[in-house]
Order: sequence, then structure tokens, then C-alpha cells
Amino acid sequence: MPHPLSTAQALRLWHDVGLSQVQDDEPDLSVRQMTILLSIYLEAPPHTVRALAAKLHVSKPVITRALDAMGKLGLVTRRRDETDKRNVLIQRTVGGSLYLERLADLVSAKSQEL
Amino acid sequence: MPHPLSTAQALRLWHDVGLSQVQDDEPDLSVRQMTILLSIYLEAPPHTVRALAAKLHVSKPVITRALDAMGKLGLVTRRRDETDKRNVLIQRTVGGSLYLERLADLVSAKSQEL
DNA sequence: AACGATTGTTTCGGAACCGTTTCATATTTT
DNA sequence: AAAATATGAAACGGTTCCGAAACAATCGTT
Repeated sequence: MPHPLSTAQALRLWHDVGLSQVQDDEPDLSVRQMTILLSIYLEAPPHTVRALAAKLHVSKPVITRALDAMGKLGLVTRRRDETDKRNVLIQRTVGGSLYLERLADLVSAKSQEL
Repeated sequence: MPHPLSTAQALRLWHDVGLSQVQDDEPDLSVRQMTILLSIYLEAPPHTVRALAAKLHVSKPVITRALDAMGKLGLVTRRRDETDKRNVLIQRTVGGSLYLERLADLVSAKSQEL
């Protein structure tokens, strides 16, 4: 367990990571999209639209549209739940794993430069 | 200086902070806006549109519009530079300070829960 | 089989953002 | 003083996002 970050270090870290994301040309994910993506990858499946909407305190269309956008970027996929065909199961992709790996490396590296 | 964050801890921290931001009803700043705001508050003045655009690798209108949006939220103000009236000096506000204080407290608190 | 409940998607009008180009103002150079 | 340069803002068209409501498909219950 690391030492907790001081408030000044927290802001510096947030700034440095954000700057790196803005400077490169890749499209930035919104805070909502990023949080959805991280939920999918950090927490145990299955992931459904409804559960994500409840967790984030947002409406279901917000989740649907975020999945549309991230699907286009190859970060997530959807598949029908065969046991209950109303549900959509949200699945991880190689692209999403790589994306978050790079984010994690970036944050970790910046945290060392504090 | 804290221990550096592991990659797993970095993702967990990003998720937790993003989740807190999404859950409350306040409007989320985009990554660009947040980075601009942090630049203004972390680095020494004077801050100009041109300098910020160069630093972030974005066009000047991007900065202008972000300042418009954050100005409406009371997070920054603009003032003409009296010595060179082409310049606009971007200034901090009480609202912006409070906003970043709360962000810093949030990040710092979440980093302790890792 | 029929009705109501549940799940996810689509639609609608409105707002925000983007990139590029154009503009207005101010300064510097000739 | 005139022309060239620099700065920030505004205009333009296109894309994306939002909240709310309506919708289609599926399930559960009776």
C-alpha cells in the first residue's frame, strides 16, 4: 500500500495525466465513458446496462450511448444473454485491455514523478 | 514522497474518483477543461490563451470556448492585459479554488482507501 | 394465451463541443 | 503613417451528447 497522496500531489497527478491525454491525438473519453469502461474491467462480470446505470446514477440511455461510442472504438462489445434474452452482456475486448493498460502505466509513471 | 502507485491501484483510483464525479449531479468537466483549469491553478501566472493552446497542443478557439464554459461556472475569469491589450489574462476565482480543493480532497481520500 | 413487468434501444428537440476559417483589435515594423 | 504581424473572439457547419419519452422484445404470472 502506497502512502496516501497529499492534496497538492493529487492535483499535480491529475494535471499531468490529463495533459498527456489531451496532447496526444487520440480521442479523449468522457468521465462517464471512462468510468463505465473501468467498471467493466475492474469488476466481476456479468455487466448489464441496467446495473451500470444504477451504479453510476445515470439513465439507461446514457449507458447505451456510451457503449455505442466505445464499441466503435473497439473498447467493448455487447452480446445477448442467451438465458434471458432481454439482457445484454457487456464484454471486454483486447483493445479495451490495451487502452486501460496504457492508462495505468501513465498514471503509475506520473505518480513516481511526484 | 509517496510510494508510486501500482498499475492496478492506478486504475482503481481512476475508477473511484470518476465514479464519485459521475454520481453527484454537478456537471463534469471534460478532460480538456479540467487540464486547463489545473494548469491555471498549478502554474505561475500570467496565463494567456495562446500559451495554454501551445501547451495543450490544441487550437486557440478550444481554449477560448473552454474559458467561456468555465467562466459561466464561475471557475475562472478573464481580464485584459493593460500593458499589451491584445492579451487576455486568465485569473483564478474563489469558486475555482474551491472546486479544485474538493477534487484534491477526493483524490487524496480515495488514494488512502487503496 | 394474455396481461403486466422488465430490459435495452431508439427517437426527439435542445444544448455543447469540435475544427476551420474569418474577423476585430492591438502592436510592431518599415 | 502604412503595412505586416500577433492575439483572442466570433461565425459556420458538422458531430456528439443529453434528458425525457416512446418503443420493441422478452420474461413471468395468472
